[in-house]
Amino acid sequence: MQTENKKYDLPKGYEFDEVEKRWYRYWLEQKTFAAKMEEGKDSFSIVIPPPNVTGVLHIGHALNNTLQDILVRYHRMKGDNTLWVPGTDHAGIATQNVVERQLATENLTRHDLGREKFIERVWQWREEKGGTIINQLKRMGASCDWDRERFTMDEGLSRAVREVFVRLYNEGLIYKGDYIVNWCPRCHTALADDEVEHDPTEGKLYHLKYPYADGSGEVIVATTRPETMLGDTAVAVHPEDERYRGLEKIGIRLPLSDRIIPVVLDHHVQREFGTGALKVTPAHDRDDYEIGLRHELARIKVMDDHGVMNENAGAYQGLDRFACRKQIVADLEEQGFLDKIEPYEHAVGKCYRCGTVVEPTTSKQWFVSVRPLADKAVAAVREGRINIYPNTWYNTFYSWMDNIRDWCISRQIWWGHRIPAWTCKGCGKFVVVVEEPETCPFCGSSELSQETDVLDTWFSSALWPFSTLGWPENTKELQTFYPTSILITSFDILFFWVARMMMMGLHFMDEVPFHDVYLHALVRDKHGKKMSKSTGNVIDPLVMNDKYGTDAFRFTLTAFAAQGREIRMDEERIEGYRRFINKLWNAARFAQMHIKDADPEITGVCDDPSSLPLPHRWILSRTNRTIIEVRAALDGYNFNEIASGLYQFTWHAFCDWYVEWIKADLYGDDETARTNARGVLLCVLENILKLQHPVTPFVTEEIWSQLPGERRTIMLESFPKENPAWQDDEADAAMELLMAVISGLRTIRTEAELHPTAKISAVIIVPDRKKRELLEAFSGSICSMVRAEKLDIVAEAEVPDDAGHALVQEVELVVPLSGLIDVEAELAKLERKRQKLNKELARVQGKLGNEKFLNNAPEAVVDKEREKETEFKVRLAKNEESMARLKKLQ
RNA sequence: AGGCGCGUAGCUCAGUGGGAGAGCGCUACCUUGACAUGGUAGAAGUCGGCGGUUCGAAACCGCCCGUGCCUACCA
Repeated sequence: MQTENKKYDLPKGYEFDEVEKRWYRYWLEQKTFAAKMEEGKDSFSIVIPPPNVTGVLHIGHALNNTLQDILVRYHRMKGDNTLWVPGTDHAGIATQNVVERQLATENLTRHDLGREKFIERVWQWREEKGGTIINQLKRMGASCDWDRERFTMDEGLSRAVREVFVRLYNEGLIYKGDYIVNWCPRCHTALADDEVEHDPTEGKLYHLKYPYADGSGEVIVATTRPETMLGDTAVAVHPEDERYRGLEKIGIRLPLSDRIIPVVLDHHVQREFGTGALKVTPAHDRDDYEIGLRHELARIKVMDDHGVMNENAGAYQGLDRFACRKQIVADLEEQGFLDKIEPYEHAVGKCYRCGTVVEPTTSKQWFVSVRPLADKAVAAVREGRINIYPNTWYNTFYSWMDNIRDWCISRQIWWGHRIPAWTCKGCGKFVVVVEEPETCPFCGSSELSQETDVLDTWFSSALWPFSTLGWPENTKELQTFYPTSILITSFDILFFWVARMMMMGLHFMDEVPFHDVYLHALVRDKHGKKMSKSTGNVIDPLVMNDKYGTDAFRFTLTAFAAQGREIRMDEERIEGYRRFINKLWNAARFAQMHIKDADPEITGVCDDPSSLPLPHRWILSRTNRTIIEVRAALDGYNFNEIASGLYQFTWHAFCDWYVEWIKADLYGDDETARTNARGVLLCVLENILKLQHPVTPFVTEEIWSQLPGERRTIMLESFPKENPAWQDDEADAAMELLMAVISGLRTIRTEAELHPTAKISAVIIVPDRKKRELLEAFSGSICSMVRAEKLDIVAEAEVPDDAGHALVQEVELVVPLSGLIDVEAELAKLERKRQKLNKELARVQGKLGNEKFLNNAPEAVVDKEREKETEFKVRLAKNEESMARLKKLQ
């Protein structure tokens, strides 16, 4: 064993754990991820979708960042000025919640600390815990330029946020106004739509009688929230609803109130629902708000911020909204205005933090007028200045952008960018400036109070592509790397984030923020279910890294990343690719055994392969094709094709055929043959490593470093380029024949149930002279690969009855097997083949007998069908001969 | 309710107009000097169903069935 081990410098199995740690440390120390800004080079840049600073790496991050890392490593090797900007998002509400929960364990609330102290506390939390996800990204092998790590709340980005806010305000694109928002009466904040959870809830539908103003009749309206009737300012019906024709001229007398409210005609009303009449409460319902705008209706708020009825509720003032509901229903019933109450299951919006029923209500909020900004974004996409991959998302994008509403950017929390607007107590005007003013520029008063709201987290992330590069300064980074090349993100934030980056980038940089958008799929479990902690089907990327190695996991993610909408992650696949990594490792181990020293004579072997023996020319030709394929897949973001191209080539072409084929040369005595084999072996392996480095950085780097010669990191090697000198169609065809012959003979062996080591003799009947010469030239290789002790290659021969027989590419393979043939089984198989061939022949002949086919199909297709017809006929004839021979043995 | 997907080998998935593919699993044989995390060979599919377009459909169109997601959850 001692001497055995000396032959190899590499361990038998790939030990990823130690390798990954060692190389990542090395890369960081050598700053190999640092962006260069050299004159005259192409630029490639990506800004990371900043994960929440509270985040923990999940499989979506793993996918997202693996794809980015692949492109970044690829372009870096191509020699581009390459930058990948990392960073995290301050994630307003999420982070505030985390710290509030921490405070809760000390029996404190943020109000106990006060705003300033609380924010200090958040920063402290960020210092201690905020680096978690960054370290996890490093574990994935991400080659971000870590010295450029940014945080959406850091000094530079905060400056950019204020600058943008002030400019938009001065341009009239930011305003403060009333708006209907999702209000949480407990948290006292407006909630974004995605912060509201909708649960199906058992409720009641109240049918109320609303009398006509002239007493001539009544209309019945239905509601789940009767207390809002106090704020009703209209009843709406469909304009074409015959039942209510003319009612708009009469009006309604609102029960429990003396108010006369109008009847408005609006297409929004569904005639089929209930009675087709809708009470309109513009201050407390989103749709009613819209109707109110259309018909210029008054908005009467009947509740305060706590969900308690206010002065507009008259006698009900001071009641909680739910208590008020009971009272109102009782009063309506008593006064005869209640028609009926039905049980009703409907979805009720609840605060995602505390579960309190959300109250739609109007409140003063800050808004961005997005229409002009959105138009620019849509134009950029329509004109192809931004491309979206996969292209199925264009329609969704356009329909979202067409229906876009003004963007509510204020949030009633403490953690975030505080709105840079001050109200002057002297003159009452707004002062909106980048730096805190000492006096009011309008009246000189020094009594200024800043807005207490902070900005929506998405506001700062919308600026990410240029704020991280130093904007508003015109930095070299901005000049070199903006617009960024591609944004890779999950499709669920196309609207929240991607579209807003387009708007902001186009507005402030007058240029798109990125040329391409790649929206990757959502990772689900293998049954298509969303991964969630409660379901228990979560695949933790860090666990996968530990279990199978980061490279295997990355390769799996890449192989799954077709341009679709969902990925069903199956852990077994990761195991499969772990074996692939190990296969590569062992191929390298084999190569290394034979190429211990970098003797100069092997290094130039591949420069001009035209005089090399066939197998070398073939593998170099295949290498060239793989380079072309992998590059095309990289350039077209077809990540799964990168993986499958590498897998097929490395395992099935390189390991299965080439390495096996050249063993005779490597173990033989012919010095020239050895040198050629060693040279090509090393050259192809080097190309594999470089091609695969972007996907599996660790194992490729480790093998690379173990290869002979002085080697710098593989990251500094140039990515393989198409090499026309390697392309060799003749070699491809010749090897295909050889491989088909070998496989055919092996099949005969197996089917005769010969022992794998048993020697055979074989006859190959080749009418074609060129093919015959080729086979003769490689008869030695054929013999060793099929374990034949005798091989006759002839132009024609009688096939003995008692022989295994096959036909490949017009070459007959004959293996005499006296007494070893299972005649019945063989006949049955031939019969199955015959039927299949007959079926295919019939189909082909059907086509060729069809005038329309001959007239309409392209010539090449017709020719191909003719070739098939001939081929099938020959094979059928041979099939019949075989059967005839076998029948003699019966 | 609308919108968007998906349905291809036992499983997980590629494949967008011209002879059904991969990985895993399965079967048989094999410790041959890179690797048993391996090798060789093999079995296995009415490409969800029904219609249509086409000379030709797994692919394009329509309907149906099954399944998943996203909006709005509508008084």
